[in-house]
Amino acid sequence: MDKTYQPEQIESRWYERWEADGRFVPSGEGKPFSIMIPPPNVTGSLHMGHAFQDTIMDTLIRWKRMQGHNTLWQVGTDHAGIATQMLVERKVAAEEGKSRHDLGREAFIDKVWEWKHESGGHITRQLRRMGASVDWSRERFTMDDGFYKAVQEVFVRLYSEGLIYRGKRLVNWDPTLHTAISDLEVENRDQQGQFWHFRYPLADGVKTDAGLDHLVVATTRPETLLGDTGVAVNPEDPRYASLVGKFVELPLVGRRIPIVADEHADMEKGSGCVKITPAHDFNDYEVGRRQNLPLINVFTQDAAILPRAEAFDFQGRPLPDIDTTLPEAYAGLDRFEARKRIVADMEAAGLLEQVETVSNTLPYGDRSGDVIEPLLTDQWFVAVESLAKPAIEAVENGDIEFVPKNYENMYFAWMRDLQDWCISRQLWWGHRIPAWYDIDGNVFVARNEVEATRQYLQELADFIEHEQGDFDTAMRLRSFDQLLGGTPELTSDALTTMEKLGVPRLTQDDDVLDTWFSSGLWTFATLGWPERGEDFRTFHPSSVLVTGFDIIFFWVARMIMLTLKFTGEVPFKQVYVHGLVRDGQGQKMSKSKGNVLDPIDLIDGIDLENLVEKRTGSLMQPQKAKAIAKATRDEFPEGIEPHGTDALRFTFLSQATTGRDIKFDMGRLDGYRNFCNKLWNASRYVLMNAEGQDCGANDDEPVELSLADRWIVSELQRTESQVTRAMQEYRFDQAAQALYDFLWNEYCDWYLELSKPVLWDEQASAAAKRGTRRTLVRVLEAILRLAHPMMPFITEEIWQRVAPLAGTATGDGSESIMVQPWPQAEDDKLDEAAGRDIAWLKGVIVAVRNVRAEMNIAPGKPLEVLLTKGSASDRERLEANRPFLAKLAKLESAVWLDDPEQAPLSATQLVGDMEVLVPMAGLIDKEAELARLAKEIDKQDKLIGAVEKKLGNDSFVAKAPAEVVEKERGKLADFQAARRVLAEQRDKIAAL
RNA sequence: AGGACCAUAGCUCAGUUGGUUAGAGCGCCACGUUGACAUCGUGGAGGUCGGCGGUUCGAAUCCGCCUGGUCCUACCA
Repeated sequence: MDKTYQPEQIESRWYERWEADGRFVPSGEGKPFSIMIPPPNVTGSLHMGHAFQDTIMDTLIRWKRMQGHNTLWQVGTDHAGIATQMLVERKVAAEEGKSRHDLGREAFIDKVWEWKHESGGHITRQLRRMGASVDWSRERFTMDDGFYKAVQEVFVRLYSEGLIYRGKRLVNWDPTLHTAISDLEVENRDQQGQFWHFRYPLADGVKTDAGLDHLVVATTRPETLLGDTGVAVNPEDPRYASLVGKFVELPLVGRRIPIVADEHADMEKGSGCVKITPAHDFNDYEVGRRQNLPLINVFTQDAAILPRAEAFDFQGRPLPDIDTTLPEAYAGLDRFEARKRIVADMEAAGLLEQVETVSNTLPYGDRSGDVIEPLLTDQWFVAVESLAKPAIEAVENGDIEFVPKNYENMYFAWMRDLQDWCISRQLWWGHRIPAWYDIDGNVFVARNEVEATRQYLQELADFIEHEQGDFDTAMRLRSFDQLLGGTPELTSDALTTMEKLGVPRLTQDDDVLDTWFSSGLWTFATLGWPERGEDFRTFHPSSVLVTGFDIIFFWVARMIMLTLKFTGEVPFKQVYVHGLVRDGQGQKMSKSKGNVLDPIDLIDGIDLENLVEKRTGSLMQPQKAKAIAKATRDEFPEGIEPHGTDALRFTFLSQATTGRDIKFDMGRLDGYRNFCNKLWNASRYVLMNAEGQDCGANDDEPVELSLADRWIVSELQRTESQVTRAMQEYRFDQAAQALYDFLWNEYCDWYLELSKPVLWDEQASAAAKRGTRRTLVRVLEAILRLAHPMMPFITEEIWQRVAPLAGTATGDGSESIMVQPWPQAEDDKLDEAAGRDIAWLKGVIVAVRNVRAEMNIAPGKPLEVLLTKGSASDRERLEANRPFLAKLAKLESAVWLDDPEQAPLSATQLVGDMEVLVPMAGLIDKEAELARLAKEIDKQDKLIGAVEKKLGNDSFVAKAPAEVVEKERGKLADFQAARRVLAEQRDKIAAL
């Protein structure tokens, strides 16, 4: 083995080997355990959040696999409608100078597929770097054939049950992307805005009670004035009671609009009058519905002013009687331009009463960054109420459990106030809505065009027969209908016949489905649904979903609703919610802030110039580049060193406290890289001392186990239970901590050192050496298995060499640590007596080291120590451990002093009641020792003071449990004894 | 406005049902390289557990209020 741990040389080699050996495929044996990966966007590249999440999932999967479960980690990617479409659009524009409209829908979709085949594998390749043991043979895509089938099925069934409907509704419209987006895709940002107070003249000579001829309304959106269809006042408002039912004349437009009484109007705010624009504001939409006002849309899809407005009722029917003329001057103006013009015109007309500056919140599209416009459009919706109910119950009754639990409240709060889900998107890339229209706009929802056409023919035949009495034509249509079917697409013969019959072909809806509609089917569509094959029966419901809290609404909630509806099962039994990975300062990582860390750079390292280039390369705001470059140079003056995947994974795990955001700490990453190095070197030591030696692998030779051997084996059992319990509770930080502590602070710091006197002692028996070698090897082998789910690569690399020595593998490379049994603690190997003996030994060694350090005695200088006040067991322990003391404390001798009075001047340390004396002659600085003793005495005094205070409190003695009081008394005695010894010593030295 | 979460060493974080001499890693100080590891070893310094009040024999831990921070939801016509 190399002297230094070099992860790059082992990691990809092992991954390829595992994959080639089919290690990631479900074993088909044991209890099923399955995790469905949250499918990353096919356009994506691995960021810290993925790396964190994938580490957690892989650790769970590897752990369960070692426990003998039939594990499936389902992998795949999401087609990510808007993101992918935008990316390919930009690419086509850059390479061919064409827009998607130049190409046309079909050609553009072909381009997207082409892109997907060429570049869509980026993120999955990166997943391999993380060591993710996903089953690549089942990789899925949310637009593959199976998904296509599942999506059609779900849509058609929801539609036939009336749970999907189409309607003209106000939606969040993105004027840049020309599509509706869901509430969740809207980001609200605080802004400074203006608040214009306008006068609306009363019509028909009516006056207010105060004698005015106008009402005052205030708005932040003057341009929507053109679409006002009413002015509301509060029904309780005495100032305007007489005006309800009267009209105002809408300025600039001249339309008469009614004054209505509605509780939406707040008497306290402004004048108490509010303009109502049902087609351009969500609140006004509700007011309009209550008050039966018309909807008047004044915007195009670009959010520019229409030359002529459009009027509808709430069923979406056009209202031809309403005068929809708009002032010509505004036609075609962008909304913000129109705003300026309208304010200017209102001012010119003397109708602008005042302008206030206010802070308000504006909705922005999270993809386009454009201001979202509430716009009246035809959209498809899922009626969620009936789906939400069982989804809430599943969490209430514990079928689905959130970890940590408090996320359930967030879930409930959202689910209980759910709006219908707008599922149509005006995009090209995605699952096209399976709905077809005839020339009259009648809709036919079906799994494919043939099915839709058959529905249409049926209806048409019925109509012709019953309404027109034309039996012959009806018959011909019906018999033609019989000929269809079998194929999902209309054959050319069928098309010809239709033409002959004078039946026009149906046209399919142009819209596609929201991405989350298909990813909502992820847990079961990946398992072959609508068929319920063996995979489905084995792996559904999945065991646990690992996801970020930010996606609970987008995805988790919708998965629960759709999965319950269509499979009758929950999608997963547990949801492990993790936090966000932030930078070292707690800032969200974002490209625009220039604080992004790429997990691959942490693994492979990156030099400073490349890192700066990466962070400043393609900024939206290039003026930030300088500051970002400086911050980067300050934080990483040497760039980033390679750390390896295992160290990165261990860092994530050690910071993975449930549900909490993590501030990524480079210091810890370095520390865990060192931890890997420690494991590496400890293994080198073991191999150097065991390879080619007799290490009792076959159990056929007698072994003699030393105290240290029995102790480390006992500690191993404790560590095994700790790690297992922590994993069960998703406390990866605790699992990592327990492992780290055991390996470094016990196995390396003490056990390896304790093994040296045995292995290097010529006198030691073969059985003793064999016992120590066997223990060295077997404990290490168990550590490797225990660590493998967290650090897969280094553990495999070392295990291949160690396991043959431990007798658990042949060493011919055909085996893998991946499928070795998870270490099980065995109670009969716990040895508390050995623990106490080792604690004593450590105490003596530390005591001597302490004196050396405090007294400036060279670490290598052999010492003669004296021991007094020892009990019989102290004497036994000394005899049993002389070689260890000699080696670890560098003692030349340790001699019992029968009469403490005879003690020469010494530096004294206490180990229990026993005193360890390091004679001062020629060694010790008197003043230094006095200072040290003073410090020690002071410390004891404080402890004594605290305990005395407690025991002096009568109610403590009276009310606290007897054992607690006893414990305090014991402490007091110990502290006092220690103080006495120290004080005696001080006096002795002082008297010198 | 409502709600959630957080506040422990210079930094990043642990601290299970109240009883600990409040811990870890990094950083810091001192000493140390012949036999696994300087990506190391040994020893050490460093904390009124955000503030105030309450419950209790006893509070980092439970309750209330306050301050500061993060986030979510709603509203701002």
